[in-house]
Amino acid sequence: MAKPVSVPPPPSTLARTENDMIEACGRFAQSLGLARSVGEIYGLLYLSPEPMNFEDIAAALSLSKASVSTGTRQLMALGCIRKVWMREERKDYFEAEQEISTLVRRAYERVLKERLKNSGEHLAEMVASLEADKSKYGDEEFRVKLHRLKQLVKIQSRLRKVLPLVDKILG
Amino acid sequence: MAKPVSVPPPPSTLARTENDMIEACGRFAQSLGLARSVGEIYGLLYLSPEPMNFEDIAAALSLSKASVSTGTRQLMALGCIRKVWMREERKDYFEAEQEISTLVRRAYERVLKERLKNSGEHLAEMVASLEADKSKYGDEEFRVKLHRLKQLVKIQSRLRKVLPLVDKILG
DNA sequence: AAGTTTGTTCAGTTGAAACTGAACGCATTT
DNA sequence: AAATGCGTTCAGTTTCAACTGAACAAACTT
Repeated sequence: MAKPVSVPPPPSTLARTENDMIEACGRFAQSLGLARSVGEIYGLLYLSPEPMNFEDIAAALSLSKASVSTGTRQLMALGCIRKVWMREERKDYFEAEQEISTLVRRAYERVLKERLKNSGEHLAEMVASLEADKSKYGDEEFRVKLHRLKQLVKIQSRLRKVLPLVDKILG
Repeated sequence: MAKPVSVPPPPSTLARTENDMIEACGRFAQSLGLARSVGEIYGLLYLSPEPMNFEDIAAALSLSKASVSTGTRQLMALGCIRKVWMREERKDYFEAEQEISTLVRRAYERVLKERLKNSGEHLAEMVASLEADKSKYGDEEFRVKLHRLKQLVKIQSRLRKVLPLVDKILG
């Protein structure tokens, strides 16, 4: 009768604490535009007193080697984890960067500053193209659009002022 | 010979300025965890000097009525747009809330505060369950995990302090 | 009251990103 | 140099949310 089971959670030999941490980090990663599994790997490593290798990670999160490979690579590129060489061992071991405040600041910079920069550039382009196409718009229409774009520029510069402040407090 | 064309961008009778705005808002919406189309609708309305109805919106963005319906509903719930009643007209017209600074603040509150609250709750849970399962861990292991969770709690409270500050500056 | 016009809801489709298995490459060991 | 152990890469599958078409409901017109 045994129906083919579809393993709802991982085989989960993990304690509640670890599970919560992994889940929370997974969601956080998603909110940063990363894959959930990337966050999960970090969460697992963050609470692990010992460095972990591919097999351990894959087993704990029921991921494939491939996913662990790409996940760890991303995390290394972001400076969130690092490789640890264990004597007499050929496997790669990883441990989490523990200075979380650094990581959080980096994450926020990556996301917010990038976004500010992009939107700044786009705004400039929009104003430019609006003025270039001025003749295609009615007089009133042009005035309205320009005014609205200018509003956005204002907010932009206000946001710019906030950023370094946050930086300071978190640093 | 006419190959079935797959309409790359919308039929786009839109000017460059509008297109840029729509695109930028679409991406911004995604970064807030909303559907891209929701942001696009807002962007379109923000630059429109006149309120627009379903048909106009759907045509301009090449969306279905259904998407426009759900999109406008979400935007209304967020207070980003409002219905406008046009005399002698049965259709619903929409216009963008123009006080953008209010909206940006609201958006940031919705996302960040929610996230802070959740992570705060989870952290508390984690600490609790860790202490409940203390006996299952080795002595050193317990100590390490507890210490690391405490680090997170610290950062949390620092972030909490930043929020009202940002509020002030944007307000 | 039959027929429009307009907006909502819902089941199904689609598309993109994440994940996987399998093949591969590079070391190290025998 | 064959064999084994590890990590990476890639083509194919899975998954999940957004979008759509079509049926529906409500309000208005004839």
